[in-house]
Amino acid sequence: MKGMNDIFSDEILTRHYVNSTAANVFRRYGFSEVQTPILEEIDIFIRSAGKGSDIVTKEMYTFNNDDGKIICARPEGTAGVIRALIQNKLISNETESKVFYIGSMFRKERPQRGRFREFCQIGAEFVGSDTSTVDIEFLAMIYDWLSNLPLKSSVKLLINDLGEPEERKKYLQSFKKQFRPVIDEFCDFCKKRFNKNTLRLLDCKNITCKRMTQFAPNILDFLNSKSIKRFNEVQEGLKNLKIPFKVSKTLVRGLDYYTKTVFEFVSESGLGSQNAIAGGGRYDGLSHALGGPDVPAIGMAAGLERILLLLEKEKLNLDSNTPDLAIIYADEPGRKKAFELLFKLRNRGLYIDFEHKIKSVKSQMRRANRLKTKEVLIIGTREIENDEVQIKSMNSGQIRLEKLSSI
RNA sequence: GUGGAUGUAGCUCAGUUGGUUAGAGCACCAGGUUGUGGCCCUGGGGGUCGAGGGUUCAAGCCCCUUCAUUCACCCCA
Repeated sequence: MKGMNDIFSDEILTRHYVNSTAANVFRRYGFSEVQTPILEEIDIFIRSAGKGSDIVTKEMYTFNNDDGKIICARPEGTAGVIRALIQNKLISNETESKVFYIGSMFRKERPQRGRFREFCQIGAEFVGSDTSTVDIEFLAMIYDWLSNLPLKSSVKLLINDLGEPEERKKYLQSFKKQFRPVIDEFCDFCKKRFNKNTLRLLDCKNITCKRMTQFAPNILDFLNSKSIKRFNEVQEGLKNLKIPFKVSKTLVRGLDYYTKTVFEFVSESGLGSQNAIAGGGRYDGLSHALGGPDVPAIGMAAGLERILLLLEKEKLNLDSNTPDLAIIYADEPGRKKAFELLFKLRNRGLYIDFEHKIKSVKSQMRRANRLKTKEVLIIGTREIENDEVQIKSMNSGQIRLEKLSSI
């Protein structure tokens, strides 16, 4: 299927590696893993990502359920996780919930580099507090994780503050007021999204649009003193931890639920235009919007395949599964005995390889070499009669003898 | 949804202005004396040239259609 991939051994190893790196780091910060269904009622995404968002309007795989409800394959992780926390009564103002998840998401888009219809997100959610230290620790955690990966191409952290809903509303009004009279000068895309996805004009790649929006009002000017103080605290905290970052006033996120701190970790090379490897932000209103208690939260999601693309160039030296021993037969009696030995030795927990087709010793040796087998055991009539088998190290070529009866 | 590129062996690709049995490298298989890998040598298998139609005496090459992949826009992880 378009944009959906079959994944085999080598890539699986790398995926496990990246996933476990994330899990290990997240656990050190007190996060525990959560798994939620791939299918959800469409409603939670309409209420979270936003009715007008591209994800909801044209990118979801939807189905009619028997009970008349519309369900869909989750296009992102946060909404489902928050829904699960609410339903299981794990969210309250008194406690905090820290969870991470790893799993497939689905969006019906045209595939391109770093973008697939089924893709894996590694995400984390910190629910229950909105002090600035939460944001700092959360960003530090992601930075910690990414730093643990051998990503040569530098990954940069961009942050911005979208303010509280009222502040954002005022900002939007001012923005629209300024550009509505001259909207005809923008590109066609910008004209279209001016009303429903206004802030997107800020990161349009069109040169004319860019020239126009450089005179746009700054969101930071619309924050009240409390919000500004908070944003400054976050920046100070990052500086103290020596985490490099850049404030990007054009950083706007595509999902409606974000408030206050938003961020993106972008790669400067190796990925085409899909250069965000992790993104997220604070979503203080989401729990309430989904019918739960009004509790603030911050979350992030990283694109596993995008990280994999960056890792492609690196030599990872992951332990691949190579046989401890191959049992090689020299003739028919040897083959019978070899097949017996196969199970005996496997029961000791070893990975044993065996050629089922009738092949020459030379051919079996070649196979052992190809599979990077550590040792081979050679058995034929001679060995059975003398009660002595050859065990050859494929690395050194040395052969030692062992009693067949003692194996 | 829009635009561009590409589809020839398992993989990476050649294939001259349309002209006989479509090639290479790697991989794979078998040999190189008697039951022993890697290097080397020799030989071998494997392709309805993405699919369907058309032009032509003749199509891998030209035209149309379609599918797939890919890159970019859009959007986002």
